[in-house]
Formats: sequence, structure tokens, C-alpha cells
Amino acid sequence: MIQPAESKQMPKIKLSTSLAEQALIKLMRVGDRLWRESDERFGRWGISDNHYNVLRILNGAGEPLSQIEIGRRMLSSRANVTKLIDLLEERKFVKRLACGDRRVKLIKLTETGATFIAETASDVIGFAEKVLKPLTKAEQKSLAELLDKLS
Amino acid sequence: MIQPAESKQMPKIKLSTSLAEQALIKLMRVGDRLWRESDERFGRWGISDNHYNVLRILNGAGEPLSQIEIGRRMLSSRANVTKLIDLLEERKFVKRLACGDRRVKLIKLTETGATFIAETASDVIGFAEKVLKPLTKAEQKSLAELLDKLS
DNA sequence: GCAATTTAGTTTCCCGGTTGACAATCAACC
DNA sequence: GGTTGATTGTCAACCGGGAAACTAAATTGC
Repeated sequence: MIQPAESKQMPKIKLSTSLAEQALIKLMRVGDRLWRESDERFGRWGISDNHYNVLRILNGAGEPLSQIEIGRRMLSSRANVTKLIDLLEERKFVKRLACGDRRVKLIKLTETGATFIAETASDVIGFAEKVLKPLTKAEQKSLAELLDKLS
Repeated sequence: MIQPAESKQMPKIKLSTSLAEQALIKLMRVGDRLWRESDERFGRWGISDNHYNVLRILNGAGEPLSQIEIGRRMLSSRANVTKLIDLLEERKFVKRLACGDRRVKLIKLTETGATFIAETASDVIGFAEKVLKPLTKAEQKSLAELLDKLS
């Protein structure tokens, strides 16, 4: 006794999906999937992938960075960096240092934080290897180069 | 300005950034950036990119889809699909249809929704073209193929 | 036929992010 | 020196997503 008062006939617009658009969609989809998987992975350690990103950036820089500089490098807002650092400091992974400019707080990676990075590094690399396994080394290189051109 | 050089000494772990890891990071970064830009772009029309995604999926399917099927295709939760459809229905872009199985609500693209897609299509394609402009056609094709292998 | 299980959709709550307002500080300029 | 404007970090409010609890309806098993 249910009959669609509405027809199921649906309008359909012919969309010319250009090559660029197809590539864009795939790029966004794959990126989205990776963020999810990555987030789930880091969740096991009680932090998000962005928390880890902060540690990576600090380790890569080799010197303390201001919060705003961290935000700049990871494309995140000042407010969010504050919250990320809050947790990382609570976990003793980083420390807020006073600095000549008293507006600025330099964020320093602690020994604890460095150790954490060292211990989890193999796991992170394993994740990358797993994800990119379908590609040969040459293809991985090619992919990285193509992505560089888009940055 | 700069004083205690000592306390700024920071531990640094030597991380062997593998090829795979570099490619992964670039992939996630570019993907993240694109989602932001895309979201900002659709924001002008009062919807998010995910709302638009629903319209695209419906248009592509050519027939009404259940909410759970939509969620499956866009990797989104049931709960979120409900909220997405709520707004789209309010905007008259889609309509919830009753169906034989009374648990299910089939989502149908309306004329209004189809018109909206048609009118915004060129803008969306323009965005894709702009983003992928740094790549030649051959490179775009190559990128799409590499991404396919990762799916 | 009827209980138990499963499924689709909704609602509630929480989490991570942004925006905007704010205080403190620095820089520039009269 | 004192005022104005910019910059850094924090906080409150809001928003888009997911997980889990819940309802209604279908399916399975006895």
C-alpha cells in the first residue's frame, strides 16, 4: 500500500568529467582515506596525527619553534596549536620556554618526546610502506614529484 | 633577545625518511590543502564539499539511493548522512521518498538540485583545472593512474 | 506465530578544528 | 614619552564529523 506518490524518475545532468577533475577527486579521496587511517593509528598512542606532526616538525627543525611558526608549518590555526601543545606538554613530550620576546613561547622537544619519536618511527615508516606498497620505487618517486609540482 | 643558549639545546632523532614516507606525507598534505580550499569554495554557496558530494553521487547514480548507500559511497557514517540530507532537503536539492522497505528512505535529486549542479559545474571544473594546471595532461593522467593503484 | 536478531535512520554526546574576542607585549611614529 | 597598530598566545563559542544509544521495521529461527 505504499506507492511512491513521487516517481523515482530522477533528473540527471550530463557532467563532462575532465581529466583534471578525475585526478582531483582521486587525490582528495585517497588523501581523506589516509588521514583517517593515520588518525586511527596514532589514536592507539593517545594522540592524534596532528600531535605527532608537531613532534615531527620540532624534531626536523632541530631547535625550539614558536607556536605560530609551528602552526604555519602545519597549516593550523594559532588556537589549535595552543591545544595541541597543551596535551603534548601534559604528556611531557614538549616544554614551553620563555624567550626574549615575552609574547613568544618557544616549544622545545624533550628527551621524552624524542624517545617517543624514536620508538614509534618504525611503526610510522611501516604504515607508509604498507600504503605505498602497490607502487614500485620508481612510481613512488614519480608520485612524489608530481605532488611537488602541485604544492 | 636570545639568551640561554643552553636550555634551547634540543634532542634530535635521526629519522630515515624513506621514499614511501615522503610520498605519503606529500599526499596527505596536498589532500588536506585541497579539502580546505574546496570547502571554502563551496561555503560560498552555503553548503560544504560533502553536501556537494552527495549531489554528485546522486546525479552519477541516476536513481534514488538509500542514505546508507550514500554513506557507503562517500565513506561517511549514517549519522552524518542524516545531517547532510537534512540540509539538502531544506534547500530543496533532494527529497526523501518512502519506499517498499519502510525503514529505508530513498533520496532523490530534485530539479532544483539538478539545476544547481548544472549551474555550478563549470565552477567546479574550473577549480580542478586551476589546481592541476602545474601538470601537463600526460602528467595528470599519470597521477590519476598512480592514485588508482593506491585505492 | 512469536521471540531474537539485524538493519536504516535519528538523536545525543563528544572530539577536533576554526573564528573571533581578549590580554600582554613589542614596534613605530609623532 | 605616550599613543597607535601589529603580533603572540589563550579562551569562549560554534561547527562538522564520528560513536553509541535508541526507535521502527524487516528478517531469521524455533
